Amino acid sequence: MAEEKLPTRAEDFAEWYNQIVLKAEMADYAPVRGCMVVRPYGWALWENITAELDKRFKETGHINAAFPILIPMSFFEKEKEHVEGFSPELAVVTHGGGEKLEEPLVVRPTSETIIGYMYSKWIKSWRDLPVLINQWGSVLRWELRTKLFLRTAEFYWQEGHTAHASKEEALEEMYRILDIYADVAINEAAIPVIKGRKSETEKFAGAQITTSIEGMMQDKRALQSATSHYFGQNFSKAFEMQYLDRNNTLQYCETTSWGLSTRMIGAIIMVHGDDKGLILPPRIAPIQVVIVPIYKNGAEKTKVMEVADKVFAELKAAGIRLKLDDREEVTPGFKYNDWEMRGVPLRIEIGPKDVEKGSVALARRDVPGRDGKSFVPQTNLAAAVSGMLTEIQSSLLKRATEFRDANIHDPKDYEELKKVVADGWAFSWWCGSKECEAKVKEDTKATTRNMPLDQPKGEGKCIVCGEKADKKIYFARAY
RNA sequence: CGGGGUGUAGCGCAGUUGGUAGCGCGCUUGCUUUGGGAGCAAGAGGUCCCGGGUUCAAGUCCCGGCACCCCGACCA
Repeated sequence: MAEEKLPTRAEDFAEWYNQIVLKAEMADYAPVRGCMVVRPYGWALWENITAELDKRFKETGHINAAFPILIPMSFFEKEKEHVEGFSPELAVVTHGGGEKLEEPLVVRPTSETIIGYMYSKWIKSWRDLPVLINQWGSVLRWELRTKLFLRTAEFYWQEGHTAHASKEEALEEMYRILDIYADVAINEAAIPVIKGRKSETEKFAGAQITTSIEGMMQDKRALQSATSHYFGQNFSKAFEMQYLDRNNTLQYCETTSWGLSTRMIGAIIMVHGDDKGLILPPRIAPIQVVIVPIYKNGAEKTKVMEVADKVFAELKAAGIRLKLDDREEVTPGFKYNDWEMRGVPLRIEIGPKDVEKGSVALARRDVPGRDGKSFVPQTNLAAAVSGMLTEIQSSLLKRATEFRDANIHDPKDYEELKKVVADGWAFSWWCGSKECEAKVKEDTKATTRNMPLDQPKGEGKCIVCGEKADKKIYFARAY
């Protein structure tokens, strides 16, 4: 049950976030530091996200499989950058069945290595390609500083791993998946993300190209919400993923990998939530509508519940995910606050006056107070409710998009860049050098987020060093 | 790993000069309530982080350990 008030976002954004996660019963802290329990309500949201992704993966020819959680330590040493990137955060199993193991086993932090090993056994001919496999599961990274959903030691995700005959095909795959991520983020989660390419310093350990979708949270920090990588032949050479082409010549595969995690839930909370709690986008909300009956005595209760049951049946038949909150032990006012904390997009209130007038009261979660309330007839309610859910979905996306656009700046010089990234993003020309990137990070704590795929035409001067630059990139403080 | 802080009921906390443990919320039961977080009454609930020491007596004082939180360095 939700408790009393949250701190406001303005007072303490980090604490606001923590309390929403706990009070909305999305997740809880596990006894092991850095690990979380995803509670049923949080998991229901995750299931709705995964359903949308899985559908799109399958539509584009992918298939699911499962690879083991334990990986021989030696696999990690086969790809130099990969081991350098991941070794500080590996959890290692050294004992099994009471005996010390010959070779330590790594709890997977990501599965490129074990999947590479398996692919090398399965791929022999150009006819075996492409291999388009996705896995749903969890991984473990020994994080020093954790936060529910945003960075936990263990987290849930999907990781797709594909092998192709040509570079073109692999790159196409990387972008196809990035499009799917952006589609789900924008059209399902109502988060206006930016698709782009990561800098050399920010890319995945072992990748040749990393692309990401980046979203702006309400504290104006950036959140990398999913990544899609092109590996070239880095992993195929390390794991000998080779095939004979049409000319009977041995070739290395071109591979990709891509992932979206439970971090997306953190993004949804931080993009849409308000000072009363969560606001969930209707398309993925576990509960889209809650019905709160109101009555004073037995006689009123009978009449009100009759209407409430009828409304429930009608909306259910229309395919709306809903709940009738018939708890006797709490007042309607408590229920309003409770469901607002949980982010249910639309509330229907039914009381004696509604029974009399043949109406119900609708309260939009995204428009607090009186402005969000309207009274509609009980007839054709399913159509009215569906229409309003659609409207809430688009209004959330619109609001988030306007907020993002209002907080992306185009500073005219380095001094101004330093100012804007303190409370927003900068979108600036960048020469591509690590030194300029590092300088910004040192001066401002802002890192490069990505170079959007839709680049403005022409060229400019690097915001840091003034040298010629042909790409614009986002600078922002990030999670 | 460095700097700071905190460990007392499910949660948040109080506990004076050392004297045998308390408040709020939550929970249970009953009655009255219910259009924006209801009221009254009666209950249940404790390894005071762990170990040692001082003392007639330790939540309180001393020593050692552990855990967690915040700030830094590192990160999806």
